[in-house]
Amino acid sequence: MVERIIAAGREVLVKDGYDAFSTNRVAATAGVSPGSLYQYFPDKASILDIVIARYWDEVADRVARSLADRMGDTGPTLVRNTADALVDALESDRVLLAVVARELPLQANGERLAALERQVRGLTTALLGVRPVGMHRPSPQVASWVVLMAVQNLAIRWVLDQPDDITREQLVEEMEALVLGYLAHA
Amino acid sequence: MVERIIAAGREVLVKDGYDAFSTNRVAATAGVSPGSLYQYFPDKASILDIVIARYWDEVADRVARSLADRMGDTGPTLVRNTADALVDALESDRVLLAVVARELPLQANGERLAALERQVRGLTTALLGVRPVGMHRPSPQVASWVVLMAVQNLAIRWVLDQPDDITREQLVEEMEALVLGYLAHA
Amino acid sequence: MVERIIAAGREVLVKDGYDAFSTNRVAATAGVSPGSLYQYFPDKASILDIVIARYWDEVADRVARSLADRMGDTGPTLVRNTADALVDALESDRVLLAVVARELPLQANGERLAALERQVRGLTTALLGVRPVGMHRPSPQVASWVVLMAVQNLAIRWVLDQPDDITREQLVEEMEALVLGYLAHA
Amino acid sequence: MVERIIAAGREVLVKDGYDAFSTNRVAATAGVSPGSLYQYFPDKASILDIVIARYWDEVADRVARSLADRMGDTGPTLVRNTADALVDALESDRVLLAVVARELPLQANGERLAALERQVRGLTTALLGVRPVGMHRPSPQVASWVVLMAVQNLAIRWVLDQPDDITREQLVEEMEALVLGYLAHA
DNA sequence: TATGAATGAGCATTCATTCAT
DNA sequence: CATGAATGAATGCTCATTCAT
Repeated sequence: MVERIIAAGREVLVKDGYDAFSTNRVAATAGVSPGSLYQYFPDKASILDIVIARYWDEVADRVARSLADRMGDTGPTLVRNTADALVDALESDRVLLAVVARELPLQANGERLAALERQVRGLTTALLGVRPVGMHRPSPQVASWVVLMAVQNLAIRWVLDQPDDITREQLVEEMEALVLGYLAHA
Repeated sequence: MVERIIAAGREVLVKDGYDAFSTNRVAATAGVSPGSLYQYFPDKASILDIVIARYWDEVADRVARSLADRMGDTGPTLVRNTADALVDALESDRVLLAVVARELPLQANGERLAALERQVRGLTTALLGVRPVGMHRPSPQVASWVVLMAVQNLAIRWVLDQPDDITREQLVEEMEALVLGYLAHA
Repeated sequence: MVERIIAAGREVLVKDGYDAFSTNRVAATAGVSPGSLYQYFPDKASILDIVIARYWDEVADRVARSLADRMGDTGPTLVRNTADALVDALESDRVLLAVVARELPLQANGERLAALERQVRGLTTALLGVRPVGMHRPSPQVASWVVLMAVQNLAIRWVLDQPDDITREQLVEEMEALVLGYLAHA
Repeated sequence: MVERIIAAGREVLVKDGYDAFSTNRVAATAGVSPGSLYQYFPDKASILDIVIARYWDEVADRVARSLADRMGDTGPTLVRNTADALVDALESDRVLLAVVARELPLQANGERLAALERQVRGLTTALLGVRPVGMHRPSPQVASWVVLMAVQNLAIRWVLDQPDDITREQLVEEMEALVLGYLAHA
């Protein structure tokens, strides 16, 4: 039932956008009465929260799975593969990403996106902590945040805006250059 | 009167957040009757539009003014100063930025933010078009977009989140490294 | 509940007139919240529509019932009895008739009154189609319309205006003369 | 100025219908400020009153002029010519008639239409008072009212509804039969 | 548990009217 | 006189939430 509601919420978001995300609509789509929603969720926001959390979890999973296939990469290859995996993951549900990133207030992405960011940052910090060859940034803590913020926006905005003058290959190429150039900068 | 309404709109946004941004509240804050709003604005959205447009224009102005004071800078200095100016500008009304960036859907920032981005990108493309020393990125078009997206998110997120482990100096330092390292990357 | 709302709508119309027929007033009179109106009616106009439709249906019913009691009448007697029944029916809720006929635009009576007219005209056309004794009008189609329009206005206006110089008996007498004289006219 | 406002009111009614008949719209159409309306009229209703009064006066004038051309007619010819003149008059501004009769509450036609009716009735009563040949109705008072109500509705509804199965010639023919048959009825 | 009818505070918007200039 | 900016009460309608069944 919880699953049905979440699936319905996602469906409404994808098919009709955030403005149509009303409790009545979600309930109807789930084939459930509006009252039943409140047996499983305290309020409308919490349904949205879960839908979004699931979405970001999926994105994280896809990235993780993509990378798992190529474990052992290091340096330039790792960077490029990660960038590639991220773009892949975001492109896999472009419609939902558009709703999540454009129609929803950032705050609705809430704690779960923050958690995801923290997790990625932790990982990156660890990776950079071993001071890979060519790294000149003094603080892994700081560098991981910088890399995360930069790559995140590049990937999201590219998928959202689909700029004419930047191909997917170029994007990944530039992301690699951005990260490697930055880390190598004295 | 138009000014009074816009100022009231901004005030409501800052003091009470986007959810409280109702026509009645804006009118009351402006010390004006609800009907008067509609002599100057076709609807509620258009009031919000102007408030947001004004905000981004202000940000653009501040950056421009900061840079005007240091005209003639080139290379590393220009990058650092621009980053500095941007962070300054965003910090000058942190509360409004928080509302605009966190409570409002990205799409509400609409055309005006897009215009600002286009303008900045145009400028950057031109700057990079002269191929400054140490630049190895092949396409100024692409490079300007990458730099814009990266720096934008870094600046906004830093101001929004105020991360404990990154000082303002570090932020600017890293922004410089990010841009210069990227452009210099082979 | 639908009934409660319709009854309340009628009550508001009768007690306070059409200008007071607001959704909030109807809801309050029904002892119901404004939102409940919209579970049963798509909008305010549709509530009014039903109230009016009910009214004309009631009028039609009363006329039909009155006539049923005297079935088998023909010629002069039928005419007089029908006229009598119509006036009776209209007088039975003079206040509502006044609102419906005076405060509402004719168009608000809409399709339902038109339907009622069509029905009565069809019946009359059939009756005249058998060419009762003394009928000289060539076309039953046309004659039925003429009779309908004439009698309708006579009845409604007499009930509305209650003219001093015309008693109820006279009215019916004259309606009979009008119809019979007309049909008999060479 | 008064004339300008009245003309504008009529224009709004004809071009945009009663729903668009707002003080702002009338003022704009008159090329006048909304405030100026209130120098010449106590409120919106009084502007409408005058527009409607003018309309019915015009109708009365047209009928009167038509009849003046054929003065001296008596009996059947007078009846037919009057009916003809009335239909003519109503057809001359069918659009305004439609607004006045369909979109406006009957009560908005107010005192002026009542006055017109009284006048016509007075005239008819006088005419019938001389007991023309073939008249068997006992009371001219009553007969004039009956004739007026019947003919009025026939003419208005025919112009409004333009029924397919009744030509203009038929209409006038039937009006004549209705009046003469009625008056002659024992 | 599940229902869904009922809620009611709240919203954006309109427009006849006023009054200081 | 004429203006037109300002008014503000009132409107139709929505939707997250509740609760008796």
